[in-house]
This record gives sequence, C-alpha cells and structure tokens, in this order.
Amino acid sequence: MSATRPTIRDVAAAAGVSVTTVSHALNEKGRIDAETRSRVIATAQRLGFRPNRAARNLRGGRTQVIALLLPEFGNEPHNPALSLENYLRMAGTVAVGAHTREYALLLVPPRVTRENLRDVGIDGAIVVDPVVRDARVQLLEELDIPFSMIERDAGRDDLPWHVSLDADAAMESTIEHLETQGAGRVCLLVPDVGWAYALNAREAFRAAVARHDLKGIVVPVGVGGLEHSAYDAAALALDAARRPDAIIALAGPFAAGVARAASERGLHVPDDLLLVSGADSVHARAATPAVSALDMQPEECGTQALDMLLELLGGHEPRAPRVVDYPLHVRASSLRRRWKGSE
Amino acid sequence: MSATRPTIRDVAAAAGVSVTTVSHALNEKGRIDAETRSRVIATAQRLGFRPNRAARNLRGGRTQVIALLLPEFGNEPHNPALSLENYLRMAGTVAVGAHTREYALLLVPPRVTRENLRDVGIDGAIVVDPVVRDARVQLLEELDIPFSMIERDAGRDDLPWHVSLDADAAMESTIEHLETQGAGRVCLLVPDVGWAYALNAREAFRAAVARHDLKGIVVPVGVGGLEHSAYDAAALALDAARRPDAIIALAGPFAAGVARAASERGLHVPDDLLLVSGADSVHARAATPAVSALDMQPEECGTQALDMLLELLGGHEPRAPRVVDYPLHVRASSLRRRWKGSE
DNA sequence: CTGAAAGCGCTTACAG
DNA sequence: CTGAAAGCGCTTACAG
Repeated sequence: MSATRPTIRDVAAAAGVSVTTVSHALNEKGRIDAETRSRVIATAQRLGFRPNRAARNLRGGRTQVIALLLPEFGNEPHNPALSLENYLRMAGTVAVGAHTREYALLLVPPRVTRENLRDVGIDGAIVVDPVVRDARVQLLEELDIPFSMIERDAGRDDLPWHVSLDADAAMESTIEHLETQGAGRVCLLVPDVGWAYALNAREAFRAAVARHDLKGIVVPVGVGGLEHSAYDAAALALDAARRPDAIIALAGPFAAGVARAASERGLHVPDDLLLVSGADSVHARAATPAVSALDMQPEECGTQALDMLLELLGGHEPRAPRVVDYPLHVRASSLRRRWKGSE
Repeated sequence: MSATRPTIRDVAAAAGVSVTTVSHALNEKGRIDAETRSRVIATAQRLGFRPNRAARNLRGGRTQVIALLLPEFGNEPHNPALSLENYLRMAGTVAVGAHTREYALLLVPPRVTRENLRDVGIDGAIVVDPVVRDARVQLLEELDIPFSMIERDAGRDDLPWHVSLDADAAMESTIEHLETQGAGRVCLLVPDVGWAYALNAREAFRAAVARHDLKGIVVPVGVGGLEHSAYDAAALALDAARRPDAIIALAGPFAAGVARAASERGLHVPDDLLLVSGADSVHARAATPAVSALDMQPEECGTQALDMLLELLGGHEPRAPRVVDYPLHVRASSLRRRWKGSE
C-alpha cells in the first residue's frame, strides 16, 4: 500500500499533456481549455495526486503551514496561563480549521528564537494573548510574516488585526446581575500582566460599577502560582474592614482560590459572597456550588483569528478588529438563595 | 533586515569551497579535512546560514517535522478528554523539546485523513492515548511513518514503542493510603473507552483491593459530558444499600462530579467519603477541600515519548516500553480529620 | 579529501 | 491554448 505517490509527471503522462498544463489546470493559472482542464483534474483525482508540499514551497515560497503562538504554557514553573483548558480548545479548533483549508498547524514554543521561527518556514501566524510590545509580534514583523492576534497588543494600537472579547458588554451584564443579587461592594481580581484582555476588563469594570453606583475595588493578582496569589488577594480583601460582597475572579483558577479563602473564613458562597469567574470551564460547571462564569468562547476566537489570517494570506483586507461575544452564564455561585429559582 | 537569507552557495563562495564540501562539512558526511570543516562551519555561522527545510526535504526526504496526535479534543461536543490541562502541558513540553532538537511540532486534528496526514510530510509522530486498534496508529503504519505512543494501543501488543503510567504502583499506594484512612469499600470510577490507561488502572485496582482485603467496586463512566456521567455514577453508588466510603475518580472532571453528588446527599468529604482523583490539576489543588490526586506527569510522558521517537528516527532501537511514575499527592479530600496532621 | 553534476517535484516566465 | 526549459536550495552518488 506504500506505492510511491504519484507526481505531477505521472498525471501529465496519464492525461496526455505536459506538466505545465497540469500545473496550470490544478492551480487555475493561465488560460486553458475547459475540456482539457476537467480531464486533467479527473486524472489527478483518479491517481490520487496531491502536490508535494516541499517542492511547491521550494519553488513558490508558500509552505501551507501556519503557526499558533500560545503564551507561556506547558512546563513553565510559573504558569501565567489564564486557562489551559481554553487554550487547548482554541488550539483544537484552529488545527481542524487549518487542515480543512489545506494548512498545517505548527505549535510554536512561547520563547521561540528568531532563527527557529524563520527556519520552520511558516506562511502566517496567530499570536495568542500578546503582552505589551510582545516579543513574538516583533519577531513576526521582522521576518515579514503576516499574523493575526487573539486580543490586541496594548502597546501597538497600529495593529488592527486582532479579535477581542467584548469586555464592556461582559462587565456591564455581570455588574448588572450582581446588583440584582444585592451586591454593593464588588471586587475584581485581575491578572497583573500586560494583557490587553486584562486592561480592557479593568476599564470596563470601572465604568460599569460607576454606572450602577456600586463600590468597585480592583485587585491585581500576580500570576506566579495562580491559585495561591488569588487566594492571598481574596484573603486580604475579605479581611478588610469593609469586605466586598461580590468578587469577580478574572482567571479560571482565581475563582477556586477565592472560594477557598471564603470557606476558611466561614463565608458562604453565594449567601455571604457572590462569585463570578472570568473563564468558564468544566470545573466551574462542576464545582459546588457551580460557579457563574463568563464564557471566553475559545472556539469562536480561534475561528475568527484563523479566518482573519487566511484573508490576509489571500491578499485581502480582512474585516478587523473583530469583537467576540463574552457572555455570562449565571450559576449558583452568584444567586442569592432567597431569590433561588429565578434562573 | 529582511535581506535574502544566505544559501549553501553563498557559504561555499565565502569559504572558497564547493557546495558539496559545505554540505558534507555541515552534515558530517563523507571524509573531510578537519581544517576545512571548521572553516566551513565558521563561515556558515558568520553568514547566519540555516539550511532551507523545503530543499532539504525535497532532496533528502526528511522534513524535520513531527506531529502530535492528540485524541479528540477542542470543539468536540462530547469530549472524552481525561484532562485538557494535562494535554496542553504535554503539548507544550513536546513543542519545546522538539524545537530544541531542530524539529517543528505539528498539531494534527484527531480525525485527520490519510491524504492530509501524508501531505503534511512528517518524519514521525507521537500518538496520545490510542484506543483499541486506533485509527491514527493504523494510518501511520500504512504511511510507513515512525511513531511512539503515550499509553499503548491495547489491541496491538506487537507495538512496544510506548510510554505508560505505572498504574500498578499507583493503585497499590492509593489503596494502601485509603486503607490507612479507614476505607473498607472502595469504588473506582473509570472512563468507559478503550484506553489502555483505563484498562490498566482497572486491573491494577482489582489486584490492589484484593491484596488489601478491601471491597472493590468498578463503575465504568461514559465520557459524553464528563461531569454529569460521573455525577450520575457517583449518585448511583452513593445511594446503594451499602455505599462506598472511598471513591477513586480516574478522570479529573470525574472528581468534581463525585464531590457534587456527595455534597447533595449531605455526605462530607473526607469525613464520610474519601476522594482521590486520577488526574492532578490546578483545580484539584485549589478545590475545597483540596483533592488528593495521582499525578499523570504529562511533561515527563511527553519528554519520554519524544525521546523514543527521535531515537527511532535516528535509526536506533530505543529502550521501550517505558514506564513513568504515577505518584499520589495526598491532600485533605482523603485524610480523615481524626488523623489530620499526619500529612 | 574535494568537486561537478544530477535530480528531488514543483511553478513560472517565455516561446510557440 | 500548450509545452520545453529553467530553477527553487539542497543531498548524494560518482569521479577524480
């Protein structure tokens, strides 16, 4: 079954034309007789011909490979990942979408070197969660490789090719929901890194609490060892003279830290403290009580970013930037029991 | 800065030798004068020469690309993934390791077609969690592509190239620990798919409870909608006439389902029910109470599988199969309070 | 030890 | 509309 795969010459011979004609027919280049073209296409199909990528690349410069550049992940001791689950769901979606469109998806380490990135010969890239003046973004620019981003580079307002979560709408609906549930003092736990996502959420939070005339407290959380930092931050907030009655924990693992800090103080979620997570996950849904969460929609973000990149590669001007919905799923952790049943 | 990158001809010219000599010097082929070689190498370095992958591939057949074939993940409605977090940590490690050794890592969709897989032109692959007579394994064999596996294909005992978790030792230490904590009836919730990992754990569990003279109950859990199935299974077990006093939930999300089922019945973890998860995660550590968990060591598994594959690609006979430690991290969820402080 | 030359499988001016 | 030929940047027999 490992018969050597057919080349363009085999197709040419079988169809009784030259390799030039085969190439033209298959790539829709030049003028070619309609009948000839369909015959060539049929022959190629019959023989199971698929162009050799290396050869095509060598001659034409295209590799049909794109890269996904995730932020630090994997074996990093201090993992700033907002949500590993979200990243993998995103990667899965992009992998499938890319392959469907005849692109292969390369997984590139976060600290890739310039040479390494150049060597792999990618046609384009998707940068996930760039920090301010992200090194990966600069590398891609130097190498002249087209790219789109999931969340923008907050230090580079000149780059429009990104998809972003709608933090404004998300914060508005979350604050509104919390107010409905009786919250007066709301605390936002936000990752202390240069992510545009975090910056957006922060601003949106401030605006929303102001609109609703609530007291808003922003607490930046270091991202070395997610759980403990969030736990510490929550502990501090809960021990304050006037403690918050609601906490929005932007990163998935933050929410768990908050829950632990609350439970150790005999504070009950949701009766004494309303809790909302900024990242939905299988764990948020399965926790006790189930944690209300904003849905980052990694599949949709991945799809949009891929689409944007492929437009770029096709020489088109994509619609950009794009905003993705960031909806709130209300669960038990933010429903006061006296109102229970209202969901 | 986008000066056209140097080719082997540029190096040859600069070093005053032929391209053949450059190729030989750089690839350690043939006999070559030591002085000449070092001069060529120095010149290549000075010019920043890096061989064009496409050209090398076209001629030599090597692509310096390997693929990671994860099981179903990402945008699948029913996600049988044991632990998305583990997969991403594994992928991250393999990506870094591959790039360090001049290989690029391709992320391949779980349902890749034969043609798609052939087209991408990979030198080798790592198959993660094959099911019995896994389709991906068969594809790779047909295409004559070397591969290693993380966990074996339980239907293919002829394939030794895999790394596996030490389920025997893990179950022994877990059962021993549970016995110490006073467990008498232990229930194992195991994913109901053809994963060798699950089969191993099941057998190891049976053997371990027998050795310790405990009552062992095995409950297969469907993997469509992880949390609910585990919840249902746990509910059933806990409502039985003689309910278990300890549950080992093999998949990470299973543990959350068990905790919820227990809590709804007024059963306290760990006082009324000891709980151990088969997959460690940020959520297991941050939960209340913190969940005891077996550590799947995705980094170590990924590293070993990559090493095995590269040995194979290098024409060597790797040490295989390999067994990776699967240690238990004891936390509050499996420590009876009357013994608290013993950790 | 060193080099000229063929060739991997395509794409693309260029001629006809 | 069609095809012969050059060439992308390497590796590898083969000769010297």
